[in-house]
Amino acid sequence: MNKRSGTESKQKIMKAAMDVFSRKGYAKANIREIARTAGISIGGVYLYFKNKEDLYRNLIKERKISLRDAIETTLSQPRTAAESLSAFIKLYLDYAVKHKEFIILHIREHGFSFGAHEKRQFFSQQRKLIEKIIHRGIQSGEFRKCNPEQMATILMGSLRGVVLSIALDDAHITPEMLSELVYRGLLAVGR
Amino acid sequence: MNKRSGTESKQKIMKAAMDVFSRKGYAKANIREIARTAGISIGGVYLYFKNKEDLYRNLIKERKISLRDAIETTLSQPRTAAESLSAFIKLYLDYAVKHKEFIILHIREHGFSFGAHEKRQFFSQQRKLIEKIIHRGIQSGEFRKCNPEQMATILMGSLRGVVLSIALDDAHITPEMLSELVYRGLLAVGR
Amino acid sequence: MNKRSGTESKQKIMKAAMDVFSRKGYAKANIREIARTAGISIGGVYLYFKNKEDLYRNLIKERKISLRDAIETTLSQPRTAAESLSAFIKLYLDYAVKHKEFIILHIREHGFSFGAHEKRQFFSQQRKLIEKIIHRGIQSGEFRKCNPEQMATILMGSLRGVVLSIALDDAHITPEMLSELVYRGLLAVGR
Amino acid sequence: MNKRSGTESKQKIMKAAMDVFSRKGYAKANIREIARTAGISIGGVYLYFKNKEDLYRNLIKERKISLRDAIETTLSQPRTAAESLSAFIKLYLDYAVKHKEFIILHIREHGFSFGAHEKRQFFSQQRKLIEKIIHRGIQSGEFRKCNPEQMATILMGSLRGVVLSIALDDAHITPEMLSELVYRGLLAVGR
DNA sequence: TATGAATGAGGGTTCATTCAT
DNA sequence: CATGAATGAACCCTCATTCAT
Repeated sequence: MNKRSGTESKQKIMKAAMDVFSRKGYAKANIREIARTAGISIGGVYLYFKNKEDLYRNLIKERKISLRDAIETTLSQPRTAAESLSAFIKLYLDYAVKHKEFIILHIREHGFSFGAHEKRQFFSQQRKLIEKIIHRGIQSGEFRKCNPEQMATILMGSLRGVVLSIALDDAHITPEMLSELVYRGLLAVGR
Repeated sequence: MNKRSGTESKQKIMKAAMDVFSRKGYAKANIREIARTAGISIGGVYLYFKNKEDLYRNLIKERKISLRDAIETTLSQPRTAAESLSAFIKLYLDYAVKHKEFIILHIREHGFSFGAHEKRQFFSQQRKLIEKIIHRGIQSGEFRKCNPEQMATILMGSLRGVVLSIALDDAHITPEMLSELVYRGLLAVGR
Repeated sequence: MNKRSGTESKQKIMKAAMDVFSRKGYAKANIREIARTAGISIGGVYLYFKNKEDLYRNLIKERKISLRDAIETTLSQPRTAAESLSAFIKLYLDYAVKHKEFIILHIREHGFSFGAHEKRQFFSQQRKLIEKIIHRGIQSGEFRKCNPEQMATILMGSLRGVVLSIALDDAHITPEMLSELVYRGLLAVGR
Repeated sequence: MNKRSGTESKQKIMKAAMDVFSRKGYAKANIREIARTAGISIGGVYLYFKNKEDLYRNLIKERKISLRDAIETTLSQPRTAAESLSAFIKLYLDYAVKHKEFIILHIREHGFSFGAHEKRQFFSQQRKLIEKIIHRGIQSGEFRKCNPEQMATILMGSLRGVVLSIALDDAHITPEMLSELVYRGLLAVGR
């Protein structure tokens, strides 16, 4: 009946899918609800996506690309290591606030059933970026000597957890607070 | 057919359930596979658990209690704040290594479907424990001045993420490394 | 696959359900067989009925309404009490011949599981109609003096049993025969 | 543990079975509940009865025999036809009051699944007894001329229905009331 | 005799996917 | 492009029945 441009319908479906998937998780989400939420028929969904999994993968891929692009853009600008790391942290946390749904979904379904490999790769790439920053910071004398690989692993893990707290528990964590801890630690100075 | 002690069968089922639930998530896990993994008939599962949800809840409760007990025992011993925090971190990380499955499951299903409230409560309790430690550290002069509540939120989040990295990605993160970062931060001293 | 009008499918299901329910009773009837009998898939049944109970209730309700309507139409016409009673009896017996299945089902499941209240109400309403007729007959002098309530209870019970004999045992009982007994009794006149 | 005579256990099971079967119907009744009600283990039931169906059949047979015996005893005494019929009616109604459970069960499961033939036979035998009485009544001049077979069918049906009303709806119907109707009918005399 | 843990077939129900329109 | 009725595999769960003790 209604004439719509193909991409318009596709966008409505992806929006609805993100909503439903993140609320119910992949397994419990059902196509009927996604279609209803999108204001489209069940069959309509299958015009744009091969099947449920395909829809899910597309969702994840789209968001991941946008995050990756934002990070690359940010890190490509010349900065001190500390500035780069702060920018990285800020980007992650802002993203978490803005796209809670995606964070939740991504964690819930992390590497399960399908897409395991891609997801592991994604995190691995992010970690390497941090590793480079830390390495740079050590060489420039900004950061104290430490194992960059191990530290990057820890930082990436922490970041993931903080982001999760924001998305799941509405924790109020500012990038500045997190950076402060990461840079200075907890101990009183001069002890 | 085979006579087994009741608790033996129950333990086999819980072990199998933990395995399947953590691999597939609650929704995709199915009783048939749990039963098969446990080497027990389908009906056998229902001798010990009212239904799928009951089995799941029991799994979570058992492990949560054991973690909580371990934490309480550890923190009840008199220590400096830094020692307490280190012990807390060590406990969490050791637990993650030992019970990867549970960590995965707990995160995957965090606050979804049912048990949302309990799970939120669990994390909230843990955070409060950390808050107390930090508060104590500040008063004793061990830690620098900061907002204990905010810092506890960050630390709890980080811990959660690090634990997740261990469970999901087999990240090699030692408690010492994490404590080191948390205490001293990244920056070179004397800047 | 096959497109059919919605009502057509619904009718086929109800017909099949009546067949299976009356042959096996509610508990032993199974959806698979109903679907097969209706020439429809299992899932198809659930397009038109929420669940097994809903299908059953719909079946009962539909038939009960049609019987009640027929009775009300018949009794609304001005007649002597005897004529009314004969019409009532004829209606019941004709209905039994025509809808054996329903009679069987209604009796089998009378007041069991669910719908207990509605079923009791249904019979109670019918009994009250008879009571009124008898009362009218006594006042007009057609019927001898008796307790209309008790007599209605007996008549309603008898009717129920006769109808049952028709449905279950293919008993050949004409309305005229039954009316004759009810009016004149067994005893030889003038004794 | 407990030493019991075999027949004692068997009786307890049958009593419990009658209770559960009549409350839930054959299909929904379950052995576990019967065993629990009887205060016996599940396995215990299978010591005395081959299976669920066997237990049910035994139940029915036992009661049917006791009713048949009572009827035969009653009718073997020399009486007028009217007296015989009254006695028959009284026996049926008294039995209904005393064994509501059985009546309900017998009707609910009348001739379904298994035992169809035996049940039909049972009713057929009863009907023939009534037929004989009516025949005798006509020959002796007590009853007016009518077709004994048809009349017996009607009477048997009515009796069944009245009994049902007593068992299902707690209808208060005395044998006298019913006999009165059967003998004299509804019509005012001398019309 | 008696027990009750164990079995597994079978039933109700859901939902991803297809396809005639 | 769009629809939604129809399909059927697969899920959770029950319960009659068995058998080692």
